Amino acid sequence: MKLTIKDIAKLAGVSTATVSMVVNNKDERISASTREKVLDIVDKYNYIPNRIASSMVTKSTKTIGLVIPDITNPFFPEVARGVEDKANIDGYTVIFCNSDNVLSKEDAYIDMLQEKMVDGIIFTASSRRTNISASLQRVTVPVITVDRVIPNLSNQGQIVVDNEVGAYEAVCHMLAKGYKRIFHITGPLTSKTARDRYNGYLKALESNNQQPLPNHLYEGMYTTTWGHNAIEQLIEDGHDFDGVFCGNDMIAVGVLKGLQKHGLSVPTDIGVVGYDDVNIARLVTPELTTVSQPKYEMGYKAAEMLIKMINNEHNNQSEYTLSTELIIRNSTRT
Amino acid sequence: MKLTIKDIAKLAGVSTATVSMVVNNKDERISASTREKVLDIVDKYNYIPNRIASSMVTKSTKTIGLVIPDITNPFFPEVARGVEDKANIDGYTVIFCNSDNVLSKEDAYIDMLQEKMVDGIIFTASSRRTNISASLQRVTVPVITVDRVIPNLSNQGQIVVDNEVGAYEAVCHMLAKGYKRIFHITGPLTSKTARDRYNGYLKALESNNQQPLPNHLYEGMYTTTWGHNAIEQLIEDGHDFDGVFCGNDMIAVGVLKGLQKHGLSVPTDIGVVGYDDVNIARLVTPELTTVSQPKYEMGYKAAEMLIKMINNEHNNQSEYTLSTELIIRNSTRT
DNA sequence: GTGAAAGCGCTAACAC
DNA sequence: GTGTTAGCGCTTTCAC
Repeated sequence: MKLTIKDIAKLAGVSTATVSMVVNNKDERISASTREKVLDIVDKYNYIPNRIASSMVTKSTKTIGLVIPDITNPFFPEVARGVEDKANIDGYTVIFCNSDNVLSKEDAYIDMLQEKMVDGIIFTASSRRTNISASLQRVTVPVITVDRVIPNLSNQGQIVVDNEVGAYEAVCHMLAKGYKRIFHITGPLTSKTARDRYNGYLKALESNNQQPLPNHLYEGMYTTTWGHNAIEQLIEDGHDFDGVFCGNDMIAVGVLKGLQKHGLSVPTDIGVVGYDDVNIARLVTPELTTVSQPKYEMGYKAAEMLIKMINNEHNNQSEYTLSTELIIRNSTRT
Repeated sequence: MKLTIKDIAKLAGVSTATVSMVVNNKDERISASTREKVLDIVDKYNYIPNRIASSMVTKSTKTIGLVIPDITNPFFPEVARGVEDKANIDGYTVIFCNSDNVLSKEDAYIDMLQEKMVDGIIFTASSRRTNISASLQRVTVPVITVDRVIPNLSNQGQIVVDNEVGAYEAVCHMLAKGYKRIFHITGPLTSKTARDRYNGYLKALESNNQQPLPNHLYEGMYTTTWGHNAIEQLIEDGHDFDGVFCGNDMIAVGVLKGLQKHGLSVPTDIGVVGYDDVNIARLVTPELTTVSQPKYEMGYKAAEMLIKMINNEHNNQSEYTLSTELIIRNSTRT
């Protein structure tokens, strides 16, 4: 039998207001003796306040929604962890949703979160989301988009990372190490992220006075399988190459495996660079040179920014840019 | 300005009871015309029902809590995904919490979840949790423990996997492939999981008429670093060995790296087997032979079982055992 | 078929 | 310093 604030009030011989105040530490005006009395009863009877009921009146659930494509994608656990850590510090709880990059699922989750009266939402939208949807339109709470911007969405903060610079530095490094014919294998160029990386690649070539090779671009998916297929195709196509800059680490791992299979040695014959610095990057052989994204920080900052917006402490900086770091390991020459 | 059921009722010229009924599809008794009228208004004004308010009266939040050690540990994303998928199918939402295996954090989360009136909890407890805590004692909703049992907790369902058999099969396979001097590098033996695997290892030796080697056990942590250190120590200790059965894949990857560094070839000289079949297992070189745990299924089943308990449809089977599968790849001889 | 009204457990004015 | 009370938005019984 669950006790309510009324029961506790009766048992302690005080009013519900008093109980409420001591339970919520708003008890400056409560005498020490009654506070103690109440606390005793609370303890003794294992009273658990019903936050749903308080939410009703305070209009705050201390809950935020996190919508990501797929927690199973090694990029997201760290982001999620960053979100949860910051949320937890500030007394928020996080509801997590996997959208699989499916727009209808995203919308359904957004609606659900609104119904559950979350105080705010952190959202990594599908790259296919080219405009605001009805569900998004209904959103009245603040939204932070991570790594993906939603056009025309108001009340939106953004966490972005400078992918162009990240890619630029990576390719410059390859060039500096003597790789001369570098191809780019990437995921779908529908996302700004992917395009930024591609641009960085192009700029690096340019500033090193290199023409992009004909057919230098292999566009596919962000998977190991695609990386593997792409490199086989590249070899089959008879291209003369000595370097591959990959759109992410999963692709790079596939490339590594493909190269290995064909007896091409990395980094001696071919240089390979990934993107993200997912845990796997350090575990494959050779260890992968890659562009590290501050995944945990992205999540943490997103939560921080969101909570500020929730509390209307939001400074007018609605965009926060994090930078990448080139991690040099053994898939490029020393 | 957020609309309430009252506003909609007024706009549609009906009572709140009517609106409630049509919004919740409890509208058998409502005439088609009023239903339509209401639905029109709902649509037109983007009415979003406040589930917090309904929770107050229905005493069900359609929310479950998921407490795991760390989503960043590659074992858990799949479990979490399984939970979320099943929850979503049944209209539940999941709050996720990372406890880092710290008892006090676990307890704090358990309390928080209770305050938020979750309908049930899925919990992978720290292996150090040797008894029920005050927080756990306060729990009145059903709890499913995954891979870890909590002593003396009532209202508990359990998802377990048969680790002894998994380990047994793995070690038998190694023996069958001609590895004769197999060591065991594991995480902390405080968890039943770890002990079961160790027992499986022992039984495999026994049923193949092998005495366990002296000092065959290296107990440490479930990390790549520990795997690496352990194998170096093993080598340093001057042991003559040709096989290593590891407590999990992370350890195995560390072992692989250490062996590589010392110029020992896998699988020719040394056979290595991991446990879990985490995504990394397929990506390292050589690809890791390992015991696959049905991670996604564990989460899915946990959610399924929990939801049944919530709905009192729980059949009396409070324990569900899943089995493992030996995945033979290239870190053992063919 | 539909409406009136009680009440879920709590907080926050306001009164004393 | 503490109590009284209105009301948060909804569901559900019971009348009509």
